[in-house]
Amino acid sequence: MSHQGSVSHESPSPSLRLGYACVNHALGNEGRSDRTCRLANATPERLEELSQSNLKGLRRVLAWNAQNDFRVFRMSSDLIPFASHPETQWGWREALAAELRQVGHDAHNYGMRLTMHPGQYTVLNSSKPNVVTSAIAELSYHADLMDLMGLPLSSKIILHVGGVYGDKHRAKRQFRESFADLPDNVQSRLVLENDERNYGAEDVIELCSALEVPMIFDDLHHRAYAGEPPSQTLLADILETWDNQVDGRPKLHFSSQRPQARAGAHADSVDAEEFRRFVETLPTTEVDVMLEAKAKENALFDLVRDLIASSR
DNA sequence: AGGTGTCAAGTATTA
DNA sequence: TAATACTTGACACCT
Repeated sequence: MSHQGSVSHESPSPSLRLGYACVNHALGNEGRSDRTCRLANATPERLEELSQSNLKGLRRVLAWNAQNDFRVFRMSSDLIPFASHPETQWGWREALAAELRQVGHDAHNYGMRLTMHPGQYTVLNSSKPNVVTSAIAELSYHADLMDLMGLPLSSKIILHVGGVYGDKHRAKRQFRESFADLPDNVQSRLVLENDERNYGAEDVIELCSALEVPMIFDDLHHRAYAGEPPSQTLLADILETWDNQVDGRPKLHFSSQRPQARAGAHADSVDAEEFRRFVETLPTTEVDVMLEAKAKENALFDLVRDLIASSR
């Protein structure tokens, strides 16, 4: 198993690729792309300054990733602070168009897949209409950002299903109805992820099949929800939701349980043996795996090192 | 410079 | 009723 070797965006490497989320430790402040401010002092000038700074930081991180041959990265949703907030509309789409195109160009040249994962406040199936309205605005921000960057449709926006509200069947129907109201550019990038409490893998497969969107499988969430590792059949069914020609290769989330912590809490690093077993359960290694570990890029370095060491 | 209360937003669980 | 956790601490004000 190796994520190394040259990777071109035209013909993806046949081997598994690893990615990490939002924060790069090696670059420190130079690589920050999630600077923000308080709503109370969010002037258009301040927001543009922060956004420009974040985009610069992101470009440095992408260059660093490419140098280290990491071709999968999750961008911070704070890239453009308050981008979807109704009180802070400052025309970021127009003001940042040139810079966004530049960053997207970098990603393209590096053959790097970029994704995003909006926060827990983005709830499409809420019973409160204003919550749904702001969720749609937030998702539009994500999709517009990716469009302005010129990213391919394999750059996905990952979302959880949301709340249950005491009636999961109803809540699922609400999700499907809200999905139908989404702009096309959101629909074509949205993917759904299983969570650890409300919507298990089976629930999400059902929704994904109905909506014809791919599913992100999160291994740690699944183990917290189901109390056992995924079966080969389950993973095969999940990978079936991906149309590789359109959506790119299937993407999965993997992390290890933080010891002595709540079930589902992310550990600092990834256990190589657990990871190896997980990969062996997959029907193919032609996938991208996002490691959700506190140690960020160092978890990737360590995992690759451990895998190489144990394969000798 | 360092300490710390507070921060856009939702939901479900636990105390 | 309030604190907590999520994917994640950082901002902003105070001394």
